[in-house]
Amino acid sequence: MSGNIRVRFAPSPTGDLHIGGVRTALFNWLYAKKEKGTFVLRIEDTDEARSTDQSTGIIIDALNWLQLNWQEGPGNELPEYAPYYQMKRKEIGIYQKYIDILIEKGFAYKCYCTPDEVEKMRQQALLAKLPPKYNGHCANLTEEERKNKEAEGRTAVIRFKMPKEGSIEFDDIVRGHVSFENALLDDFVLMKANGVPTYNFACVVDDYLMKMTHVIRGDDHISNTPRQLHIFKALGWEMPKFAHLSMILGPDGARLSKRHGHTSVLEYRREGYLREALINYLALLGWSTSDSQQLFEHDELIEKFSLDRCNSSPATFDSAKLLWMNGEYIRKKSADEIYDLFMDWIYYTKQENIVEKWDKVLLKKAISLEHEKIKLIKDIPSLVDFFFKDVVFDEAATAKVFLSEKAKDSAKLVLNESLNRLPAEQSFTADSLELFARNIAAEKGIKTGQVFHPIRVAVSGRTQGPSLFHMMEVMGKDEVLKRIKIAVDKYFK
RNA sequence: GCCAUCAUCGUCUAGCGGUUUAGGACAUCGCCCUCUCAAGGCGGAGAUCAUGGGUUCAAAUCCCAUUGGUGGCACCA
Repeated sequence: MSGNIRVRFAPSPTGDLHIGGVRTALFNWLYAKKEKGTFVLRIEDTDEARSTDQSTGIIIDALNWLQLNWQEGPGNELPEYAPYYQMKRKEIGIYQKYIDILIEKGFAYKCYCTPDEVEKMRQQALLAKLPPKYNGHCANLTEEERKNKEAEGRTAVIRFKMPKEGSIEFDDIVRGHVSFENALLDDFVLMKANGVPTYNFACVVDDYLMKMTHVIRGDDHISNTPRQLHIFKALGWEMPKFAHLSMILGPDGARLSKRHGHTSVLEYRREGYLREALINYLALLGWSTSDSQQLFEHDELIEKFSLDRCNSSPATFDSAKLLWMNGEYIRKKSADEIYDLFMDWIYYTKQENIVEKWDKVLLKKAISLEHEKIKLIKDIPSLVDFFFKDVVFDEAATAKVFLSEKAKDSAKLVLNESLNRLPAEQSFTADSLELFARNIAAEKGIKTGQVFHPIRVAVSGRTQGPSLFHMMEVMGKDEVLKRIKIAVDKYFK
């Protein structure tokens, strides 16, 4: 059963998909899911200079990766509403039609002022401590004046004729009642001289034609809303409900941007974040449940989400919390799933060379041993590589565990004992290895730690790593013996 | 400059007039567990609820002002 709710994510393809954009897409998606409505993807590519097909591709890939699937949009165009690219819509005259209506009804007019002239008006207004706006110079041109302008070779933009008095108001789902004075608004441009609609116009026309019931977007659009409302009104169209989401800020309190580090979803993917973690984290940026629940199952998030629990105050992006959450999601997965995720990541980041020579069965086991320590998928190679490479002895580790006065005698003893008495191949299991090590400790009257640590450093080159005996079991007796021998030769000859 | 908007621990937040000595989560610190690192468990510290005025028997919660932050003010979206 499909509900009546229709929402959309309408990015402009002028770069990577920003983390703030993902949050907007997510909230739209969640709302659509929750209300069993329709989530639409519309590409707002009316900025001809900056829009690229490549960017559209990136956005689509990113949404796909996040599984923020759209019921309508590129790849799934419903004839009733298609096309879903604004430039394609422009080609078939959709916007021109409503421009004509607006002009005819006196809600819009041709303006022949050049950008330079308009800029001067703005400067003057600013000087007078007024909002910098167009002064309506061409609003009441006579037919003859218009002809003259055109004879001069001037091209026209279409401007909306803003009422001089009164105010326009609306009820925002997250912000409540919002009101703007018309006098402060200017006769903004609906259609550029090249015939391409501006954002404010195209957005309204499409939201209407695509029967959007709710417009959920970033709070940076709130001051565009009164302009859009005026267009709805002039055309006699029913208005959608608005929900303006608070901004996402960087650590310095300014709106999150490139200078704060990673802002593109793709970068998070490359870093090895899980889509579930990113989504869970973003959901909590500006939304919460009454009990401040942190972790949500997929369906649970949809079920509990609601627009009226969205927070109107801006939220600072906290990468430490995201990292924690990613660890949580990694631990929730099975080791096999992590292995698959890792291989996907290797492929995605084109780093096949890293694992080329690694035995995949061993890799799976190694990942399993390090599972709970993984915070990012990209951490995996450095966590497990010692299983596959010749031991690289960490200097601090050998200094402390092999060479220090306190440790060197017992270390030498333990390693030599190991060389001679390690359990046989067929019983080379974690349990018997632990028994073996504890026996040595008891026998020689040394602490278990003095047995465990040298073996660990000999076998892995480091002081930290997975559970020692499981690690040895996974390596196998031959490999363990080989490694201990190398350590003995190097440090105890 | 104008307009809008926001304001609870460092961060995300709960709170909707009395149940609040303001709760949870991340981060941080300590202890426990332990073969290391993690993970986990327990506990600590951390918020005069931006400030100042009201309203009320009672305010973090309602109102006003101030301050500060952010956003917008394009033939960008």
